[in-house]
Amino acid sequence: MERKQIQEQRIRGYFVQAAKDILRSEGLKGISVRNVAQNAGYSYATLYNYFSDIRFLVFECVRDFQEECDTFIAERVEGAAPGIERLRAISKAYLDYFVEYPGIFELFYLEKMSAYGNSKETAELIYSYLDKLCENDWTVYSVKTKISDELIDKLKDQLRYTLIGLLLFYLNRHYPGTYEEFIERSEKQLAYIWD
Amino acid sequence: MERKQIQEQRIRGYFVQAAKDILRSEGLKGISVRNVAQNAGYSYATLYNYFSDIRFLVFECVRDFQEECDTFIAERVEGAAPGIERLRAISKAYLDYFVEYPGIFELFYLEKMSAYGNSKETAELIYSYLDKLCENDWTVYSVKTKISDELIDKLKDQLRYTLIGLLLFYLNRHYPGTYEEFIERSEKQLAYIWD
DNA sequence: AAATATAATTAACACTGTTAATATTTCCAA
DNA sequence: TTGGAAATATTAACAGTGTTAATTATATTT
Repeated sequence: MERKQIQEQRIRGYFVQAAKDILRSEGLKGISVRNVAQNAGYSYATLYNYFSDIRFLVFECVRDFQEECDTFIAERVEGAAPGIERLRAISKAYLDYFVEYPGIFELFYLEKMSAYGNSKETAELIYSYLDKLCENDWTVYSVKTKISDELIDKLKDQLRYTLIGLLLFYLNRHYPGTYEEFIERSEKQLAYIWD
Repeated sequence: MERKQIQEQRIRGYFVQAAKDILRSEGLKGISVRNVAQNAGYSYATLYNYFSDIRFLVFECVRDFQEECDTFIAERVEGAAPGIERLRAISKAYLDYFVEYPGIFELFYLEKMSAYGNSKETAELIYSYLDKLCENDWTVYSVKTKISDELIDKLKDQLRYTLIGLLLFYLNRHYPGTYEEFIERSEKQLAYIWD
């Protein structure tokens, strides 16, 4: 790799890091070209030397945030038995992650994507993320219960929509109004899916 | 009612109508103070004589759009037998409405609410809207199947999250990529819920 | 008709994303 | 090492945004 490319990657990295920090702490409303560039240590127009537009930059953060979420979840499901027990724990941790970082939830699911770049690839990454998190445990569950692959696919989708629906109403519509009720509702709904 | 109030309501109505027209045709990206006011026939700053902010105005449109959606759905489910058959038809029509008006979907579920006004009330209106649409048919279904009220509540939530999840991914993440696949997926998921 | 109150509009401002023009830095050949 | 070309970073500029204050126009009251 040439020095030029090292430098380019380095500077892109400053911008990505700045964007991620803002997204984590303030969500998308904190994102502006000037704010990100200021935090990256460059003039705002420099951003366009490296990214097609501001939206492209924020969606570049998705992969990193998925890795962070992996870590977050791994710490919380440690010790859970593979299969149903671990699926429950992953689901709970997934909810916790987005409740803690609502700005990232917004990025993953709500914000319009850039007209540039690999939107299709990013969309698929986002769509299938939960499946990847739970991949092994679905397999264990499937083998144990002897449920058909077709039905497992449906359960996967039901889990996805349920978790995202719960988060969407809680984070975006403050419904239910309290965290306690949110947790209670999520537990009931998840119990319905498995049981 | 005094003449002054009649006039106030009339002018508010112009703004609401303008906002609704823009939302229907262009979605939230077409909404700006200047664009709405232009279409209402007033200067942009006049809007603040009647509404706390632009966001308050667009959320004032929710009730009207729910009534429009009622009409849209009623036309499409005519003739369906009360109960499961009608629940299926309502679900399908609900998806169709938002596919036709993605801007309204965004307003209902994605856009941040105003700091002013009855956000809580609007949130509840949005949350419970699907339940209202299906109220009679859930009752018929419950009586026919003898399913407990508790389980019916869970089914209601499952239906809500599934429909919104399907729409969210399709409209916001273009996943699946084709309308045909979207329909196929929705039919499979809905079949899973009822069957 | 004049004074007062109210409503509508214009001016202004701080902010936004993006692009063009300019300045600075880096690279390369002599 | 130096000078010129190329690349990169920055500043200037622009059109647009939401909101508020100042001004103007209209309606109401005396």
